[in-house]
Amino acid sequence: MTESKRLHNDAADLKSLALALGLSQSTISRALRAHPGIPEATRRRVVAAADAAGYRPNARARSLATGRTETIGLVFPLQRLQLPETNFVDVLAGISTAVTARNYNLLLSPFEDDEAGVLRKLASSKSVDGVIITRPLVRDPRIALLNALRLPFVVHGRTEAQEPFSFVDTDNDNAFERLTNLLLDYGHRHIVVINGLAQFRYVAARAAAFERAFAARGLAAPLDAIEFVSMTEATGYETAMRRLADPEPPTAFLCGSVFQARGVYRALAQHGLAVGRDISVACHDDGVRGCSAMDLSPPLTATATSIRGAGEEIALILIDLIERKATAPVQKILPFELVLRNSVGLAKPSA
Amino acid sequence: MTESKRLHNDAADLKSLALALGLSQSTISRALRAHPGIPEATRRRVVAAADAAGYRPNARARSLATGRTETIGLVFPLQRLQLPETNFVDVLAGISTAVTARNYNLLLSPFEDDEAGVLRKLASSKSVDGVIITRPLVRDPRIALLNALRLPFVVHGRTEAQEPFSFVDTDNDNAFERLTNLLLDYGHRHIVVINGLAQFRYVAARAAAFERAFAARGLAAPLDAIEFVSMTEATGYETAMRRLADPEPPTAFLCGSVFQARGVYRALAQHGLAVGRDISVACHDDGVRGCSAMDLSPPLTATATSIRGAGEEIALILIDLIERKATAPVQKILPFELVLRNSVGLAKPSA
DNA sequence: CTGAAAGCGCTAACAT
DNA sequence: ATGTTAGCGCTTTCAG
Repeated sequence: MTESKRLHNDAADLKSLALALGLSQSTISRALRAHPGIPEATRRRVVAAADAAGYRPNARARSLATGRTETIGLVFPLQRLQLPETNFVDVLAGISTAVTARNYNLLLSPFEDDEAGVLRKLASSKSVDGVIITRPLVRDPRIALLNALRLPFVVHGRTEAQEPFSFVDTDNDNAFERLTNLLLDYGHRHIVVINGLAQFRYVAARAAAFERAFAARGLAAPLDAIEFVSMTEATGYETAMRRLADPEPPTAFLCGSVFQARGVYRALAQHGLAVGRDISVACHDDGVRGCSAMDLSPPLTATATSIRGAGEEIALILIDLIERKATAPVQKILPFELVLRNSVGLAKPSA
Repeated sequence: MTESKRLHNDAADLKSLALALGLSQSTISRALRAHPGIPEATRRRVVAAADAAGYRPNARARSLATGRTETIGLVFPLQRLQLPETNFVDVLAGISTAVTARNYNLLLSPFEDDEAGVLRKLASSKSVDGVIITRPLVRDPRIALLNALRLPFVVHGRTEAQEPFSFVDTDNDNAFERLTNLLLDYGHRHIVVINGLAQFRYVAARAAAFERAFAARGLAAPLDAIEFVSMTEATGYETAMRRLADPEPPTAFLCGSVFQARGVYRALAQHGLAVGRDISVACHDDGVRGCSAMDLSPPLTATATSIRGAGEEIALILIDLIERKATAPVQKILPFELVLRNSVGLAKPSA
């Protein structure tokens, strides 16, 4: 009977529990949330009855009363789920882990073009306690919007904003400086950087880091060193093929992602060039599932970070912000590790 | 002022609108939802005021009143987001597309081990109007549970259940029969099937289809023809290596997924066997992003379906069920297309 | 320690 | 055509 009642989902609400136990709704409510001032005995009695009835608070009613939903939103372009080469799923995996651990819900909010509209809607319909946004532009209008909406948020990545905001980002700047220095140490001067699309902040940061490394040695980075292209195997391949046809081809490639590096490897193979001996390749590796720098042959020297870990951090910080465990904006830059493998060798003397 | 009010999210609720317009809350509410009986003139006036104020109904309050959330849940093992080789993301992409089109929300509900608990919670906390579950077992207890909970649901995949339920599935049975027939037509008799794990219905169905194809010609499928292993490149490789070491190795491999087929290709390359000439390979291709039968070399003969399309269908059906546009359970089996490429050739006469 | 009552913001009968 | 009223199921003062 109890079982069938639970399964049939029949109004296991506070009112019926109160009736059955001869207590008031508020006592039940307090007992269930272990409020101070409820004697252990009644608390136990109430919890037992609630369990037996399969009671769970109605999330909507509770959140109407409390003003919180215990749900965070992830706002992203629908397209990011459709591309074969994306690190989005890894971020999502991290977020899911954190959300599960903290007992929050995750609302997926894909958009086709009107992201601001989605954000406004999430804020005013009060469906979430906070949101995660990704891939910030160099100057990103979403920051101001979200601050104005007073909706807690965390950005995956940094941006140049006047106002304060929380973010988690990989240490792209230093990673690229480190990679550039490595190549410089090996005697490379004619390096081609296969970077991402210029509108993103991290891409600009990487470009700057590259030039900084040269400047620090009193060198000037070669003109046209940096290619601003998308992060796919295909573009990596095409770009490498194009630059290998230069009158004076580079002695090293520095890639923004393992996807691009794969394409570069393919181009080099096609030119009969041995990676590490004839030409060097290094890249940044976000730890995307199934696309590791380690698995290329030869294994690829890379700065390694965990994009999934980043996703986890992002969600944890957002939840802290929501619960006011964090009060000021949290800005976290995740470390990387330089992993030396066999894809980098001494620069051959140029012809 | 209006703008700042909107941005600051200040109580743009029905009450304040009613006050400002000198109308009652219910009139505003009706006008906004274009109820019959509201004159066009007032409707326009109300809508204009609401727009100006940036009003959106509070989703929680609305759903508490209506009993619906316009949200569907996707319940899945957290792990499925972590594996490199998974078709889950493609299903998710399809679901996201449908949900966006129908103006629903998508609640992601990963679980670590207690799926039934998550389902119970979603049902009794009333956070979603319905759920999608995936990867049914041969006999799956979730069906009975969800029916008892009276929570609308759609399964991705079929199962043997007494009671009615809605599902969307690929036509695995006929796809595998077709593939088997193709190999038989080419004279293959000693075929090894690299199937999935036996607990899943579709795996059992594929095994049955394979044997049916043999039986239809008065042949008996070879003993030990079917390998029940996981769907990864690594297992494809290992299984192929093992079977190639048989005293009498197979003349063809039939794989359950492109992932496995990739592994098989690698094993064959290692044995110096030319696919299509020395040995044949065919597989089923779900249209997973970045893992297409078309992109292997030689391109792989396969039965092709769109797993993303399946995701889309699933969500659309669930929403129809919720909105009672569909009343009886909907059971949809998606077609496949046999795509002939160059990985299948005539069987070599056995030694 | 416990209960009564108000209220979260909306919808939907039920008036008028 | 519009307003009044009563919930939806919970939390939270405020009394006792």
